[in-house]
Amino acid sequence: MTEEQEFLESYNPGEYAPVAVTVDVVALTIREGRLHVLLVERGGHPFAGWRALPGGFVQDESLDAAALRELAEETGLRPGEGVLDRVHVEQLRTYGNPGRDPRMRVISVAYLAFAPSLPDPRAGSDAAGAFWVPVEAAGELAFDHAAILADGLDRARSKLEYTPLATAFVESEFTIADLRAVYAAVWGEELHAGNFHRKVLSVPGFVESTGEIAVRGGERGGPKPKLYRAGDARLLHPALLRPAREDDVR
Amino acid sequence: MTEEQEFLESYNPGEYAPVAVTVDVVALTIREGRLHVLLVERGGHPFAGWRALPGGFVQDESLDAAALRELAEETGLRPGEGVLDRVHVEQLRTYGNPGRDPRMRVISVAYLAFAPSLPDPRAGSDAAGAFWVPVEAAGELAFDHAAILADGLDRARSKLEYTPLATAFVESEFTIADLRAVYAAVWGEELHAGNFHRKVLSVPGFVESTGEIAVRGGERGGPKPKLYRAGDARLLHPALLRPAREDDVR
DNA sequence: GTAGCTCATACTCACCCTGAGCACAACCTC
DNA sequence: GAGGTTGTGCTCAGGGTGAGTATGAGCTAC
Repeated sequence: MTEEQEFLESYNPGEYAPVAVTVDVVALTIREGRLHVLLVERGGHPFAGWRALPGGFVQDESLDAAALRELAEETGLRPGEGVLDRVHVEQLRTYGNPGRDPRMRVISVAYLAFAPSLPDPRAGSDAAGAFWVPVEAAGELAFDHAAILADGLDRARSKLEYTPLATAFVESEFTIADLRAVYAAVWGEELHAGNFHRKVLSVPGFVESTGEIAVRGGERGGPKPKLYRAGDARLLHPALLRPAREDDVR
Repeated sequence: MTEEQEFLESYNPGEYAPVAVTVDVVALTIREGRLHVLLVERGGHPFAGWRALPGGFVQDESLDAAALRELAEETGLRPGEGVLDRVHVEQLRTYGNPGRDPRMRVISVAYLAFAPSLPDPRAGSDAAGAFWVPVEAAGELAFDHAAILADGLDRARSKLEYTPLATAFVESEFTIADLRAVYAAVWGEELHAGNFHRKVLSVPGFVESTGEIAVRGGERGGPKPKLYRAGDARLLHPALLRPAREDDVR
């Protein structure tokens, strides 16, 4: 008897049922001012033809590495090309209700990824079936993926409040207005430009000036804005709290 | 070929390696004004004789149910006795680095539990090996359990800020001072009694008055305080922010 | 019983942050 | 060039916070 069998049977004699572990990724980006999520169309059963979050089996790698690998595969981006380095990836939550996959017990470790506007997945690649969809238009998803997406959106909305996460959605040099557009897209509400400006500059380590100025103003007018890059803070103190909503509380 | 084998091999042909899924529980309580964590002493290899977080295999049940079951087994408490109903349990994070268990690939879904002061695990039961330890005295733990505990403490500290979680650490009727003692124990710092009092009563839904008064004052004097029970808020607005610490930011 | 310390609760005051509105000049499109 | 748009800065009122003080009820020790 191998040490492994001994291990399993000593804990749970005779009852051991096989389990599969997967990662599913809620990849978010902002395109044309709207929050988008990366979805794939399922080929095989069950839920053939349904949309689903990209994901797959965990191989001999860390969970974080599995999430990054899946993201790279589905977007057609290659690690080391620079684009993926700017993607923020974090673990979201693990979903493992019996029956969430009709075939067998599947434990799915969900990840959340935030990226600056990424290109459309290349049609020729193995990422052919993936596409960006505005989050409001995600519709019904396979398995419990709609719940996972909802949890991911909640997490994203609240992490904007107390972390500099918004900088992960913009290019490496950005304007305060770019940052404000991220908050507006994720929170779904406009922010007061003057107050936002004051707040962002007053939080230590949120952004730092590059000293440069954009080559042109906004598409519909306005002065050439100053450029910033992400600062070194990992938490925002004091936080940038979103206005209280009634249904947040109870 | 079963549907299950087909499923596995279609995704990951020939590479499928067995995986075990466990839950580990960071159970916290407050005893004598200090934050304690529930630990067990391991019998078998590896890490025989080391302390570890209580945990075990996930059976045919939800992950949440597995965590509650493990907690009940290790504390010797029986579900339905009322005590366990007041325990707050939430998922913390999933740990799955290859090599974290030398025997095989083990994915551990960690849970965080908060309870009012619980009795010592009964010596005669199957919970014989479990005991409460002040968190500062946890010392080295088996596997990556020290990191899990640290993550759990971080989560607990920050959840006190924006949720009424502190009420899960006290009896169903409590005084403002009881609540303040929870914050002091978890955050490791004293709070200004007057300001805390004002703040707790001003946050809608945090606590509600029972109209009663405690039968006696504090152990060392002072008036008989009013009694409160938990309100119906699930989030604190505005939050009860802990004083900024330098090392929080970066 | 009483002295002396402890505590729950309340009040005050200065300060900071926020939301809201206004100002202005630079900038775009037409 | 006209007219609308926008980045940036300012002001002002209101609310929340940290720190201090006050008061009287309540405990333990003697």
